[in-house]
Amino acid sequence: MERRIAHLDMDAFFASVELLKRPELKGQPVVVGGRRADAGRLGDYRGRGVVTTATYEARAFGVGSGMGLMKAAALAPHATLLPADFDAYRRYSRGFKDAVRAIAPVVEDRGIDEIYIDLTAVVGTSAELGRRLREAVLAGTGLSCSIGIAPNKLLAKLGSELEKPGGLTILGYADVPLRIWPLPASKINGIGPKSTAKLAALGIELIADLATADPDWLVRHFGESYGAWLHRVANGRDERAVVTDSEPRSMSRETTFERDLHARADKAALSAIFTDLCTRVAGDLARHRYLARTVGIKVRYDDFRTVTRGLTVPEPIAGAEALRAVAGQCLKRVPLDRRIRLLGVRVSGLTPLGAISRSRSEMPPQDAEADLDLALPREQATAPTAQPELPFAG
DNA sequence: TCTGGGGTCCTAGGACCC
DNA sequence: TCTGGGGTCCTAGGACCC
Repeated sequence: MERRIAHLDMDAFFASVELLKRPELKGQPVVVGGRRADAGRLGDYRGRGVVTTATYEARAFGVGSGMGLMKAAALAPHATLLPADFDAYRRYSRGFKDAVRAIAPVVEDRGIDEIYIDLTAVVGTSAELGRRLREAVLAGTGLSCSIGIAPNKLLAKLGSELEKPGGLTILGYADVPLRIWPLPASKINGIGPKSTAKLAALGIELIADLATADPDWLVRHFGESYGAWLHRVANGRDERAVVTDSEPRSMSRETTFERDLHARADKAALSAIFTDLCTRVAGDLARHRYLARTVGIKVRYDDFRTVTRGLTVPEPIAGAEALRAVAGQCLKRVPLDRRIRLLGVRVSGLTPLGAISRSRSEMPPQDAEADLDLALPREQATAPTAQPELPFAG
């Protein structure tokens, strides 16, 4: 039986939430991004932040997501800059997802502002269901969204973008040549900047060019897996299921400094930031009740080159000091001779805490954390407890 | 006007094991 | 001596997405 999948995408989500709090800004160019202290006229902004979201009025000036705020300020100096308020966005995110689940329970989370919904088993025409979903989201949150409904996720996602904002687009396989093929290849989820450039160099701009290209030729240029995939998706084919629950693979915290720091000259500041990142990751692990076996760090230099180092320990850990000990080992393996603009700490190889506790006769979670620290190799477990050795020794 | 922060998945080489 | 053939785990980097 043919499936019926919806993709629902909130319109300018962060900015729209801000407008609910500040209705007097409605109809004006508003940009969300930067830190709290940066709020005000976009033209007055100084710093390294990027645009998180822009209202459609701001987009009219060429401002878009991911753009540096300094560049956005040059394009739309009179726009209003608001800092991101993630607590509010998470509340509204839960709100619109709850509203959808009341109508159709099979929902796949794709981040804070979009979802896939499997409507195959839900009664009603696609047009009716689309309108009901849109109205439920509006009633539940006061926010507008765009919806695409199609036989698979690929076409649903492409559809939801076709009539933004506030759109409802229903696509079947028969619509692919007329409505999908004229789009740029980069509209397909999974064809990013690198692949777009490579395709363009080969004379392929549109999805139609991809769909009619020789599959073997695509495989020669892009490899067995990606080449075959390009041909499949260009023809609207996609069998991925709507996945309602999945375990996290990694957790990370990173920060870009207001100015580039040097391992020697700014040793104390870097060390404090490093400890803070480890503490925050440990907090995330504790909050979500996970342990990690692999700890990694990320360093971005002033020239934007980025290196990562990772280390896997025999037994899972979760405490801030244990994380810092392993992350410190990683840090010793990266060159620290030039200025750094970003530092990050990451954990992966995650195990739910419950799985461990159960196998260890009723151990309460607080004790589990302390106990598992001892599972580290001895030098790592004992060294940092008193006065942590600073890895920024230069 | 240089480029945030949080993720996922893939690739490829080397170690190591049978 | 002229080169097995898997399989898994670990590490580093990169593409991509929201």
